[in-house]
Amino acid sequence: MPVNALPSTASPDAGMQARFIAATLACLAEHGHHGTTVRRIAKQAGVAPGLLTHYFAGKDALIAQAYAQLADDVLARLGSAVERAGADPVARLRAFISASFGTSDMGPDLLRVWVHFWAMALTDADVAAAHRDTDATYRTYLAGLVRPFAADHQEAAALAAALAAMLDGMWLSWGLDPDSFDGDAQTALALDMAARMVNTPALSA
Amino acid sequence: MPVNALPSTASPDAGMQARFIAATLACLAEHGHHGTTVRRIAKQAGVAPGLLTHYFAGKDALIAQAYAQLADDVLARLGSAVERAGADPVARLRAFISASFGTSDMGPDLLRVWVHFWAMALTDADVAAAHRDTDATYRTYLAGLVRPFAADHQEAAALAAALAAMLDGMWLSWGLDPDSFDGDAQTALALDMAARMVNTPALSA
DNA sequence: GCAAAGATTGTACAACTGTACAACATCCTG
DNA sequence: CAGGATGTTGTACAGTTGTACAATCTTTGC
Repeated sequence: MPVNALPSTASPDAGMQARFIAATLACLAEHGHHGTTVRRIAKQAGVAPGLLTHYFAGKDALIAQAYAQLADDVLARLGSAVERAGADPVARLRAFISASFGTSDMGPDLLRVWVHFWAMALTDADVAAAHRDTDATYRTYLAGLVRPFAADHQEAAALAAALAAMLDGMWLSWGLDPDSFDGDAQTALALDMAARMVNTPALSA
Repeated sequence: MPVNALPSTASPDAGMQARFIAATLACLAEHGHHGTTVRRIAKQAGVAPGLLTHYFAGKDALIAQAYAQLADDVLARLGSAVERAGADPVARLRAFISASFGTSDMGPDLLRVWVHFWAMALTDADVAAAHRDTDATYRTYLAGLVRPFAADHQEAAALAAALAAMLDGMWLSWGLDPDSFDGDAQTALALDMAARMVNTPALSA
């Protein structure tokens, strides 16, 4: 995954950029795209509004960068969960699915932001590009995970598409209705359905 | 797309209200929530901006009403497809899934609007309420369709949740990336996966 | 044919948007 | 400690937003 680390170790701007990005994500989670204004982001970051253009080309660029970073974070989190699971294909796929609902950082706040990014990807070219990258990486990775359960690459891709759709849909309902959502139950359901999809009952055991 | 059916039986306002709603959906599909302004809606409807407040309490009310109507339309379309399929549970579930991707009105435009409504449901209370209603109806209906394939009501609800998630996720990827989306292939995939979920191979045949 | 009622227009208004920029603060170098 | 560079502030600016409303046009009942 291409990291956006620009210069060497870290430019002096990195700290403030991270603060802006964190503030942007917080605003998106609480107020949505419509309510995420330059002034609100700056206030959330504890900083003057004019500072934004000193660190980013503009508001849209900041948002696109925030999406890229969030996507990188999520993918990295899922990937490391899989790696911790070892080499067994069943354990790896199970880890991927569990991590989609289990990790503490993967809460309703994050999911809400994710929904807004989906919507923004429909109209903002930069966000759309970032989304396409993320989505391709996500599906390719998931296709690799299900490859041991598929007859060929084509079936693996189809399984990955269906699994990704189900997980996205569950994320969506989590973000839209956080209260009536039980993470453990949803994980169990996802594992059970995935077990049926890849025809491997052991997955949900 | 819906006709701008004139007065006829309904209240005299109904015609103009429908025109506003159609214009709103068109704007949302093309420009997203951010780009859907009162002036743009009015222009799309071929009408002066000030007329909006004469037919709706305000822009937000119009959007919420547009969502409610679109949701009704979609649910009705799915329902009638199921009814046309007869009494066989397999045929009924297959009709529901096929109609989710097949009908001509169920294209990328509609799906894009749907994504924006999902995002709006996160911050706008009226849209959120409309979404909760729609979602509950949708899931209840789907649970009824899968009931013949489940051991009890609880399993039916779980199956419905998983199926709804998968279909939502496929809608999402359709809306976000319409070009790399083959409706027939996606229908076949959805049927195949649903067949595995409900353990009824005949569904995808 | 003519008021009265309603539909529709165009515009005015205050509030807010993203960005640019001069002023101020802070820090680092020599 | 001087002096330049850079981080940071607050505000000004032009443009856009949703809504309110007087002015026009259109229909309707008698």
